[in-house]
Amino acid sequence: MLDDRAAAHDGAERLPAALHRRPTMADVATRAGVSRTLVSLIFSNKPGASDETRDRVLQAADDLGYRLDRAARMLARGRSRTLGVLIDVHQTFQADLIGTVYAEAEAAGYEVLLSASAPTRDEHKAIEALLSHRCEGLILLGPLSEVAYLRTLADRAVVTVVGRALPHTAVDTVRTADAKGIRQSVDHLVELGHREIVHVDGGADPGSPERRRAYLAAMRRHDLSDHIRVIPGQHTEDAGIAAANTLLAEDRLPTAVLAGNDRCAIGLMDVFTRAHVDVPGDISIVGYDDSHLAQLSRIDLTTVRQDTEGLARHAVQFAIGRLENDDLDPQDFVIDPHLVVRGTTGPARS
Amino acid sequence: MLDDRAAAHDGAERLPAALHRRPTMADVATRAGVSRTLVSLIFSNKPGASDETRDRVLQAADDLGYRLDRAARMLARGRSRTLGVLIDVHQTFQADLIGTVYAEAEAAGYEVLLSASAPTRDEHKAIEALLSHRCEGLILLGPLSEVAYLRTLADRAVVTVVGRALPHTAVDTVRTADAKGIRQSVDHLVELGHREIVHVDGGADPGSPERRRAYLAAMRRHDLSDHIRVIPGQHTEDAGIAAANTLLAEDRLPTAVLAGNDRCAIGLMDVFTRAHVDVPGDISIVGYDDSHLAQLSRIDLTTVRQDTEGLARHAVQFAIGRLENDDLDPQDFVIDPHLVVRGTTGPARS
DNA sequence: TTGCTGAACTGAAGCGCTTCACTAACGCGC
DNA sequence: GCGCGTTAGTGAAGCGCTTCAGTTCAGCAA
Repeated sequence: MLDDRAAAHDGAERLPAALHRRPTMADVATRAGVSRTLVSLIFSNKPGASDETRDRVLQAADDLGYRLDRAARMLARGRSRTLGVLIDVHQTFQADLIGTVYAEAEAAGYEVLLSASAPTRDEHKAIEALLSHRCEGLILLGPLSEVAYLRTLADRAVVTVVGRALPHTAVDTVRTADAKGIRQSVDHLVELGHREIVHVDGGADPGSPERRRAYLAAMRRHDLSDHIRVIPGQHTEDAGIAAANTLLAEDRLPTAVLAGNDRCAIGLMDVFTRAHVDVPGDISIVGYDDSHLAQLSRIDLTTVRQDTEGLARHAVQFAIGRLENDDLDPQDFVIDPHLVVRGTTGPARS
Repeated sequence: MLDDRAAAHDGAERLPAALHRRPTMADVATRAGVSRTLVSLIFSNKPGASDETRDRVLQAADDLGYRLDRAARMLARGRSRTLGVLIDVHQTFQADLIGTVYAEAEAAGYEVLLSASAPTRDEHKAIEALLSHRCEGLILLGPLSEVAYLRTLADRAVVTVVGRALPHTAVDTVRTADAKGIRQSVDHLVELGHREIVHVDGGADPGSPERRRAYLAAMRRHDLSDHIRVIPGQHTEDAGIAAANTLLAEDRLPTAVLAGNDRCAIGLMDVFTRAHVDVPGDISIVGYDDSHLAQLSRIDLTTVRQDTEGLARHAVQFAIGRLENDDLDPQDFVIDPHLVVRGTTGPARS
């Protein structure tokens, strides 16, 4: 009978790949000469099988190319132990988080499902897909949806939002103390003698309102209310370019610009460099995120580093924590950022 | 005697979100006064229910906040109608593809599952996860795995690889005619009078070997064998920076550089610009990918545009095609790229 | 001997869905 | 009246797994 199986395997499994009945636990059990139950135990790493049997079963599974069927497991368990992650694949900052999310979830025995929002696929749809896959926890990276909608999600899953504050909701939030990051930046610039510090903001992008408020507060704290100036922008290179062009068209440049994020800062720098405005000689620039580009030796951007690993780790831990312990209260966890001084800031020109 | 917590609870779905039994088809059926079977039919958009009943059932589902359980459906159907996509979230080029993948798959009635590879999570693992979720089709974006492994995958699912040629395997491949793109670039530079054209290659990154070969061939075709020079690199900004520094350290610059991709080109440009080497006055630069950054008005990079939409669309269509029609032969589909001439190329300096 | 324990293992129910085989009711041609 | 086709609907089996509630048996104390 081994022969039968082997022959069927060999002959039939060539081309029409997908439609072949894949081996099930029952097949493994038969081959190993044990019950399905025992195979199940073994694949769940539970006690109750002798080492010898365990090896035999694993060997049989391997021979057959057996793979556990998550759908069936999920159904049978009633629990999916799955975290769904909403991500905007074009935001490199979010991409930085997901490596840690995977690692952390796996360590806790949870699966991770990714769902991307994109121009052709709105956030709503991406989130519904996760729910449909029975994700018990939702980790939403920089979600743009209305608060009301996010609130309703909390009825269907444990929700953790990264990078956005959501007061008065049943969701956990994990974010950077943007206010502190901005304050550090302003302090740094002021120490270097800057007074005319312009902020190019990020419009409605995640984190932007907080950063804008922090800029206003920090300027006031330094008695620089008269020099406050916010240029409306976005978290994109284009916004930085537009802002730089606006500034260049004027009589006199400010001595420093606080960009909404690194991408915006890079747009600014590009325009200035090409216009032979020296950075930081003529103008200092500070970014936000410490993205990969900022670290490049020739860009060498002074920027605010968010603790991506910490954000991701805590997001996962909060989600799992609330799944395993129902009566935890939702938290708003704030991680301090850290100003990374590089080459784009220097003494104010006199 | 009700405290706050109990009060919150009695709104039924407040705090202990995840553990609530979610409504099933049976609940919907009961509420609508029909059989489970009929509800199932309705949710699959199959005929057999009167419009009136259909409305009533949908209303009941809505009232209960019912959501279909994909795991159960998958199990029952035996087919998942799901495509698994392997993506490296840090490659923006891949991110560009996934919007189209979602749209195209959805139009054909397929689900999409994303699995990311990351420094902490190797490709292998990412692919196994997809298989475990019973993906029938695997769309691998720029996979780095060994051919032998990819070959074995073809036994377990319909495999489509994007951006890499895999001759003699049962997998579909969809890729850009890199040779053509490079040839166009070289032709363009030669027309502008360039002869000393250096290529900074992409090492083992996807597409790189083809591009390197194409560069060699194109140079020979123009009788420029003597000027052939390949600087080993990668598809990163750092590689461009390193290459630029190498060149600057020499007596005499070439008149043009063909970068392995846009990121590399941007690294090159950054160094040159800061060294007051004028682009394109002193040196012309060509990239590859037409990434977002290339299009920025101030970067304005001459580059080769890959048809991301076409790549993604065909990848999905091949996968689905082979799923629905078992005896289709695997294809190697090659899409022509398109040189986008922008501001970083000009006449060779004399 | 009996009774008990723990380790190793099994049988069967059931997770939420789809689908096959079937029924009831109705209209229609003759 | 009959047969027949259609539409609207139902019941039950079963997808691959987990898990509850056992069963079997070796070892051991009394």
